[in-house]
Amino acid sequence: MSDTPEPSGPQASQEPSLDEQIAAYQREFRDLDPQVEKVVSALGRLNRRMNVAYGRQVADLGISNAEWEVLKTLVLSGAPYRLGPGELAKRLGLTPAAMTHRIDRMAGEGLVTRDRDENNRVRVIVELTDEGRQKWLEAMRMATAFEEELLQDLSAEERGSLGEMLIRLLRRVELTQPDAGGRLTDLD
Amino acid sequence: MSDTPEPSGPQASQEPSLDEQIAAYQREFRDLDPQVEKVVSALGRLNRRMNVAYGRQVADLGISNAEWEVLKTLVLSGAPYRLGPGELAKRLGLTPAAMTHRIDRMAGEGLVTRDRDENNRVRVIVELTDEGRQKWLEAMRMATAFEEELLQDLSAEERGSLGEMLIRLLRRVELTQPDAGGRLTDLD
DNA sequence: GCATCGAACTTTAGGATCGAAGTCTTCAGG
DNA sequence: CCTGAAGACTTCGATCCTAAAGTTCGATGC
Repeated sequence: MSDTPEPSGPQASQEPSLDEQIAAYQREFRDLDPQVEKVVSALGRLNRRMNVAYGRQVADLGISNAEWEVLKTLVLSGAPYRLGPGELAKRLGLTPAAMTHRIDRMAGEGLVTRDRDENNRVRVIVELTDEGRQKWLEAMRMATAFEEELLQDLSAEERGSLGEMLIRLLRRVELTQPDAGGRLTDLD
Repeated sequence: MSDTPEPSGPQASQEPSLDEQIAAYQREFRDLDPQVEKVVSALGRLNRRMNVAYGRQVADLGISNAEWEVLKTLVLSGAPYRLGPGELAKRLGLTPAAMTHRIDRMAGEGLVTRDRDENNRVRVIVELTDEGRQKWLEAMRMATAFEEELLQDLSAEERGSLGEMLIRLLRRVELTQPDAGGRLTDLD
């Protein structure tokens, strides 16, 4: 008795640091470029953390991250803030079925309205309500404050070059991944 | 008939370009720093695209992105590639309940085994099988090839400075967002 | 006009996740 | 020993998403 006191068991503890993680990968996979891996892993982690942060903030407004996405998309479409479910689904990377339900909820909460198009009754028009627009505005204020805080350690020059490099990566990924109607699912 | 031929309806078409998107936000929200927004939006989009790309690649191996996450976590833990469901859940940002089901599936597919700990029968040990390790290796090969391709337009110097800046952002977000046991849900 | 085709949404069935409520095991006392 | 408390999963019920099968309306051809 008392000869398995502890730490050989499956209990480690926390997410490893980025450097630890990269070192571990290198042990398991010889030809790994640590510089590349550093960029990629940092990107993934940063995004996860940011999404958690956004989610917390909009939750204080009583909306979910998913609902905020819809509000953003409608506002981006410009006044009068109207889009069809199909178009919304395409931009958000959801199936039309999921869009139907999400709009149901949001209409129930008064964030959007859902009406048949007068001129083409097979179409539906989703329109932002004033309340929805207000929520978007509040969320936007919180988001920009957070983003400003996030970037506080970077000079204007650094911000510029960071943005420029990210856009170059984005262009490259769009080139090599033609996005065949792509689902935007899952996270890293 | 034929007086509502078309394009005033809610049908626009595709995701706007980054610059269009930022311009639209500025119209709707005056005090927006375009430079900050550019960095943040590019980050979000880049990540979405990358996750779609990863998902496609591992799908060719017959596994889901979710399963690949588990494989990665087990490999990262080092030989003998064992972790408990609770620890896995914590590292992956899932609830223990979701972990139970995910392990079920993966055990059924032969990617992992699930056994009771001999020394402490309340614990469960999830261990990577050879097949699971093989899958991880193949996924890793595809992933690194993709990542190398993604970064091909950046010089070694640029890669370094990009990684360094991202890590600075990561540190900042970890400071301001203490990650209270955080769910890592949702995407942007 | 009327039947067919296609477009745009909705409904249905199944999978995955979360939060909360068990269940089983171990450990500390009495 | 037996009881109570805590830990580690698992089960349960509700939610949200996907894929596939409807529905409904509009456009075309005859």
